Amino acid sequence: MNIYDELQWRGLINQVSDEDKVRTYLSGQGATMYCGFDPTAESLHIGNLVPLLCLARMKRAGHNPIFLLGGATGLIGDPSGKDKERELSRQEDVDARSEKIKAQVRRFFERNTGERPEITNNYIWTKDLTTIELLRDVGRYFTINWMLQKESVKGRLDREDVGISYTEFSYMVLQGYDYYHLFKTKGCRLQIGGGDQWGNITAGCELVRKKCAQEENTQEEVYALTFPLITTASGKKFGKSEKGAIYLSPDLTPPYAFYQFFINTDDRDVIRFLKLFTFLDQEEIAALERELAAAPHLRTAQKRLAEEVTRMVHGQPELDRVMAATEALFGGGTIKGVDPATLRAALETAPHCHYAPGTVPDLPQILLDLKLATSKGQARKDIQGGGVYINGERVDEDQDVAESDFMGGEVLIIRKGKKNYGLVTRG
RNA sequence: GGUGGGGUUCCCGAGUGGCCAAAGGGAACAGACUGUAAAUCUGUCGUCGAACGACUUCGGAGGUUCAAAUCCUCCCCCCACCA
Repeated sequence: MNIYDELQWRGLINQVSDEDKVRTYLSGQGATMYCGFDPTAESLHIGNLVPLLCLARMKRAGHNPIFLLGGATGLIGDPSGKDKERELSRQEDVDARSEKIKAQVRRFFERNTGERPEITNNYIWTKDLTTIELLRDVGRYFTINWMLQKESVKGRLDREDVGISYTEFSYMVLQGYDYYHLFKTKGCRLQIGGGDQWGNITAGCELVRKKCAQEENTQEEVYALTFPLITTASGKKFGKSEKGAIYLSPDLTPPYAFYQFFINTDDRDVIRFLKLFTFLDQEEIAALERELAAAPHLRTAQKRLAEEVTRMVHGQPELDRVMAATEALFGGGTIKGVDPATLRAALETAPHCHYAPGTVPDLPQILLDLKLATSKGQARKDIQGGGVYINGERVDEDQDVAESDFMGGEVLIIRKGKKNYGLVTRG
């Protein structure tokens, strides 16, 4: 199956500049394509999983994917999909984030393709570009009229309360130049990206075409392909949970929380997500779909989705730990029956606090220390509402932590709501 | 630079001197029902406090007043049109 057709089946194709030509481009092997990632945070998040995974799919299909870190564009700020001007990041922050993301991308790619990824950074070729060069050699191929038509710009112009700075307005020029650069140096003819990147990507396509035609008198064509915006059935933006964005870095989102995020996928979304976020083939996904229809309460599809994605991002050993934790906490039976060491291991990534003997505070304070509540008042209300459990048993109002609640004299499990756990140790 | 319109609690957004910790919606959290799902219903949703209550908040700094998110002064920021 042509990788293009596979992408189509998975629902990964939103817009393509030229379907037939892209299919042809991808039909053999050794085609080159790239996707950019701006270092706006210390870590990529699950919204980046689609392009990340797509580049891995390309590698598996025998192509040459390139990861482009936006060391330069990250300093400018992409207006796409943003309804407000954003704060400019400091250079050293962007550099530091770029390094972290680079390491993250490498681990992900090696784990899922067995090969080293090709990673570059647009700062390399952008930093020495002079103003005059930028304006004369790049800027002149963009007309303002055309730029104003772009969704990312129009959205800002139409609004009454915000504008767009020249800085962000120029973003597409830089991104366009990246494409030109990668085309000239790597022969890259396909750029992929999120649905909001269509304008930026096509800006690059235009630039390549015009620049080659005018300066070298050659006719060159490069392509654009975007993924759909991932939506959820409930209409929420995908990738945000109660706790905020779900990051790929275990430091920002514990693997347990990561796994749980996928476990909680809505029935209506799970099959679509299996296609988008895993390497499972048509047959396997069809089987899971049948199981979902026959026995939705078993949530086989959700479990498989969570397993696959967690393994891809965090690796098998981490997945084993996380599944053990899930089994201990949700697998029926009482928590008291599980031995303290297992619990401790299971809740390794859950919030945790430790008190010296005799210094154990009252329950609301513990909830606050565990960050399971935002204030003592809120903690108290949660307790009153019957939402807090010690070792699996609901806490009554005014009840406090007793000596005997510490299993083995040292471990105590607190739960708020159905699935928020915290671990308290003593000694 | 000129003219006009704005900046309210996580977000949107009401509020033009006391009845305002501030309507309404969204998000979020908890409970019920369930399948660690969805939908629905209920409660909570500035901080502290068991509670009467106390304290802090409406771009910033001053001021008027018994009393200010609301009035005045200066400053900062955003938007539109004009130059």
